[in-house]
Amino acid sequence: MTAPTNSRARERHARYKRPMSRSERLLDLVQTLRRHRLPVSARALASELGVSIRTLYRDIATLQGQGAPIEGEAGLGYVLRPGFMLPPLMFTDEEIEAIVLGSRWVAKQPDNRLSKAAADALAKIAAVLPDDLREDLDASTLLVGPRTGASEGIELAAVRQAIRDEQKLAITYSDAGGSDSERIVWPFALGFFDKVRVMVAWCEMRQDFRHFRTDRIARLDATGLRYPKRRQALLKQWRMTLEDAPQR
Amino acid sequence: MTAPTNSRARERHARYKRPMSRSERLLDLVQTLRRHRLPVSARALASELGVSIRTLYRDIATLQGQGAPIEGEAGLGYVLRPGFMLPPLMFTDEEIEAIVLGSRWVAKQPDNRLSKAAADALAKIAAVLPDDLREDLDASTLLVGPRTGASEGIELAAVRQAIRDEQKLAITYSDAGGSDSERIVWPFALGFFDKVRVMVAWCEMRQDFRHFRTDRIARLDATGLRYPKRRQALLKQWRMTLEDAPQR
DNA sequence: TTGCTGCTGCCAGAATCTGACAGTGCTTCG
DNA sequence: CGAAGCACTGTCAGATTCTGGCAGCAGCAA
Repeated sequence: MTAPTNSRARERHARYKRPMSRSERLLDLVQTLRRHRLPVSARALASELGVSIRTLYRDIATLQGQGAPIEGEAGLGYVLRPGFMLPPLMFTDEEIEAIVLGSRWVAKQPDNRLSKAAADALAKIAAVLPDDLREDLDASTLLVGPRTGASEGIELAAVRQAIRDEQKLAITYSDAGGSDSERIVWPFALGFFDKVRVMVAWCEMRQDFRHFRTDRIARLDATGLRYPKRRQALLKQWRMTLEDAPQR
Repeated sequence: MTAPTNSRARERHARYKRPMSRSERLLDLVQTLRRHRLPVSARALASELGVSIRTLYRDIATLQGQGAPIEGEAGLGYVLRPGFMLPPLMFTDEEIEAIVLGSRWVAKQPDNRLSKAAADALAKIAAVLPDDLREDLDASTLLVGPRTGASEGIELAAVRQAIRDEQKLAITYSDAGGSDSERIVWPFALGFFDKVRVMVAWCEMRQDFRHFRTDRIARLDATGLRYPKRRQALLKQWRMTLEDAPQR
């Protein structure tokens, strides 16, 4: 039992080279494509995965057949439209319920792009659920209250994009007192509260962290300029200040 | 191009018999196990999938290796602990963000079982995300507000279970006026609002639909009795009543 | 044009999967 | 207790699939 007579089995057990199964390799391919943002040639991908070019073409075809948004152009290479592949995953019934309920909540948020994304994700999940479970979820035994709170004057998607890209934003903000101000801010987080959404950012004017209710942002323009700190560093720093002083 | 010279390819294209690939079959196996709630013998599963018993044992071993909670007992058969397997799935960045944000919201809800499930689901997803994306999400650029509203005196899990099983509940309820009453209700939905959770049910006492704020349910007992209507029928009927009269 | 690349068909050898048989140990039932 | 049913493992030959190399076509860029 402990000494397999089959030499191939022994090698695999010892993780000799890497007889990486096909399905593993397919996931690896997607990851590899994710890393390179610019087009990559089939030759490069093949050598990175340790397979022949011919096999790589077959793998790409398989992935495309499974719905992966991979695009190939002659003379350039392959690009993966932003996105990513979830491998087979086990969830309990309650975990599925939690994900569905959460996605429904997001779908009711006033952030149009994000709520559409939530609806799309739900549809994708529903499409692969066994019939009985899908019926349960379609029947909506877990409900989310209606949208609440003020609607936005701006597109939250632009804020999320700026956060992802670590770019400065120029905003016109009306504070609680009703007076307007124009500022350059470094956004790094977006908070979803019961009634309002709050953009958390470093404010160049005040030289400090500030919270901006998104429904009070009158105008918002992307500057295209990257701010000089890492988003995560800002977040960490901001959290420190929260612990020192009582919030708000 | 339209006429494959390979006879095997032609058969598959025409969905001739079913040369079902291994990975397809594995997903089928999980689904099949889901359908049977009681233990099923390997022989039965094998014939249902059209493979030999030996192959079925190998498939089971593979699934277990991938984390599927399949349990086999000698003399009985195989059972799948409630749960289910999500096949490989493509999501866009925004869809992943939506799912994560939604799960975070659920994780902050006062329903302990459900919030734990949400946290577990998040952990499972995070475990398979490529490093860069996981960092982004760990860094939490999308935040949810703290738990709000009254905490429950009861376990919401019991309500969800009763809804799933279509079973009557015996409750002690304190209405807005402060007077207590004992009722038998047929719960069929659970609403998550900003500050409160509401159980929607048919009330045997009033012979009508009633909403019960969960923080006002003082006691809750499972009766073990199934109520005589389908959950989905009740839900549909309830929605009709909402459309006729202005809500609340 | 030349050069680079995506993409497809073909084929033989390698790797894997499959089915059948044999055998072990556990559990339940009579 | 014995018998039967079942989960589980090892082995091995044959079927199936995967893989790599070769050839060839098509689109794009310099």
